[in-house]
Amino acid sequence: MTMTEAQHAYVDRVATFFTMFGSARAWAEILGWLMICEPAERTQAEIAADLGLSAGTVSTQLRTHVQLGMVEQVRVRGDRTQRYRLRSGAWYGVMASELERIRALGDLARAGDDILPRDRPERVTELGDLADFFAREWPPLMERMAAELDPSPSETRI
Amino acid sequence: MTMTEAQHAYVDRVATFFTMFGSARAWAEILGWLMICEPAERTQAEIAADLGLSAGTVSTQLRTHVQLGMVEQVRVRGDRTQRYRLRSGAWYGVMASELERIRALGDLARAGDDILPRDRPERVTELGDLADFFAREWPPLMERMAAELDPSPSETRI
DNA sequence: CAATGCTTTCAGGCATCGTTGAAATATGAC
DNA sequence: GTCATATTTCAACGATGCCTGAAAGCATTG
Repeated sequence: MTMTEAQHAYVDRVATFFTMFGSARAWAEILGWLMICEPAERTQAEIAADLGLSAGTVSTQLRTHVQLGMVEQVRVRGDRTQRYRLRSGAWYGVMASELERIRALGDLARAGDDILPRDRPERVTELGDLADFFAREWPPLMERMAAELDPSPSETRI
Repeated sequence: MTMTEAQHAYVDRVATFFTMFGSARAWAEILGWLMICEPAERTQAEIAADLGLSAGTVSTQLRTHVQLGMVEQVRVRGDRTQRYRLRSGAWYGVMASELERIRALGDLARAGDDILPRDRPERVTELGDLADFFAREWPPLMERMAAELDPSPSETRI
């Protein structure tokens, strides 16, 4: 499958967006392409050819996508080559994993308990209270989100 | 004011944390130090001396803190020198500004409407639905947060 | 088991960004 | 107005990280 002009433009838009937040260009292009390519499953070699990236770059950046849980390896029936695709619920997973970062922020705030400044201690405690608040609110929020977005997050078949 | 061992350890912990997410070391150290220094208001020269950073670095990184809304310039009564301090509600502001990023994600998803893949279009639409969900949930969440964390986010005086 | 194609690894080149030190500018004190 | 001090700007150095191209490693096919 060869890329249309509109598809190229979209990949570029996604790539530009995530690059602004510090992602590697190739990482972001692969993400954008895996969002819209057809079929959804692709080999590394195809991705490299489609986007004009070297095989090494695709290998490296695709691995980080897999580690982050955005992309999964699949085997297409009849074909034994390794293929990759955007995970169903990929975006959902990103939001769900926010809870870990919230907790880490709470730990960071509590680590300052020993040296709380007398002058405006809320500089530290505010962060802790904030983390506690989100740690409480996040799980029910995620449940509402799951209920609303996809009543049955079923496994996609090929 | 000279830094104690414990204070130094805390600044380092904060700096290590934010550096992991790609922040510049000096940026993160300044943030950590402004969280716990006493008094809370400090000049650039003091920060540079306290942390062992060059004046230029402090100037640059402090500006980004100000632009991000984490730090504000203040004038202490009696003293005419420029001082900086962590803004009251700084952490709150970070969370509140998330709404903009959520909206940007929604725009990104909608930009893909023209080229929705027939095969598994949810790769794109899921992101849009997610953004819509958060765009709806975020404002009331922020209100609850404001109510719970600080009933009166009054301006801090010197 | 040979051949082919795909993937991984890695050294080197390139670009970007953070930091410094010094010079220029601005600000406040006298 | 002049001096002293604080801040900003900027060129240059250094470090970090991305990307490539090539070589090595796997795996599937005939």
